[in-house]
Amino acid sequence: MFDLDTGALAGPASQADADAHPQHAPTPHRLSGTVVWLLGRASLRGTQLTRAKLNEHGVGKWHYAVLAALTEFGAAAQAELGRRLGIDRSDMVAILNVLEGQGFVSRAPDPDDRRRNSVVLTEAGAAALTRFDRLIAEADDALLSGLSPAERQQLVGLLEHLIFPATE
Amino acid sequence: MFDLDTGALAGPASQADADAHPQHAPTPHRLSGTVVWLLGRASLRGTQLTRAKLNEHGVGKWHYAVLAALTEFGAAAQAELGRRLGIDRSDMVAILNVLEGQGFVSRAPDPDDRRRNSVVLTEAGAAALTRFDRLIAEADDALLSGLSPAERQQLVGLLEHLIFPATE
DNA sequence: CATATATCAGGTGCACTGAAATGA
DNA sequence: CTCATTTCAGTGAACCTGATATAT
Repeated sequence: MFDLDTGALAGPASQADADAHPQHAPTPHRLSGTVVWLLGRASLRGTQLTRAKLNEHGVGKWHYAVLAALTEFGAAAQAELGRRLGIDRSDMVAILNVLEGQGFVSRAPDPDDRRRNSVVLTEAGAAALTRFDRLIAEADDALLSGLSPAERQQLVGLLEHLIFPATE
Repeated sequence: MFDLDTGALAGPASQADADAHPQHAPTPHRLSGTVVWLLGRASLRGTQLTRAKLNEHGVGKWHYAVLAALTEFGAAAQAELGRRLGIDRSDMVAILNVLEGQGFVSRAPDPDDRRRNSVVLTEAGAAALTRFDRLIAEADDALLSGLSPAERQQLVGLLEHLIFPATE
């Protein structure tokens, strides 16, 4: 039947000789062989690195994403921002509250459609984005430290292909 | 919703037909150019696919991971399982409560070290794992549907290299 | 004494849902 | 009335920390 290993590591109660950490047990092949698990591990590492950097500046990854979208595509309504970045309408409210509180964006009702809030990047927001860009690049670099430049490029291409299937 | 997908596949219909800037910009380059963001998107898609399948059977990804570890490496204490899988000791309790409630594992104090719970896979657990294996494979396949077999292999290799820097 | 294990009690970020109020 | 936008209230899985009781 299923073996009751009584310890799996060593035999009878001899753990006191912790002199050499036997490198952590390997990962089950059922996990390490699937892309979903590998992506989850890699993504977790990435978010940890990114969060560690951004948290010191009082923002998270979504705040960075919003600033980036506003810089690259100009002012937009909240719903439009959410659609573009994949942020839920409900979370967008809280994200913009923080950004507005820090003076990085301003919300003003759109005169053409007063349901909408036109979210505009401020000068302070643009300056902050410039600072954050470096942090993100550092996190990305730390995450990819084990890969050669060619491998990094390969990885980016594969992930883009995976996320945007139809785009050439 | 379409939070996870391209974000602009069908669009909200006639809303944006009168836009002054026809150039549609799916994702800010600051995001799509970084690996951390790409990994986050891909991982989210993967977890959604996986969760959708596993939820119908009343389990999550961690429950699957525990069953996989028990099958491949035999019975183990909770702390050992957590170390191997990257699950926090605190979450492991809740995960095993579910698995034990479903009869997939059993917890019994280790006679050699009575601090430990020896977690053992039951026959029902082994049978469940066999079912879950197919679901995970399906989710993985759906996630990778846009990649060729060669590209999939490439991606797996790169991710393994990224997660386990010192490949032994 | 110190260490390890299992458990409980939280906190946080994030994905997500439902419903309300407002306006097109 | 129908639909879109913003906001609020709340759920749930994951990640994480601290503290406690028990055993080594």
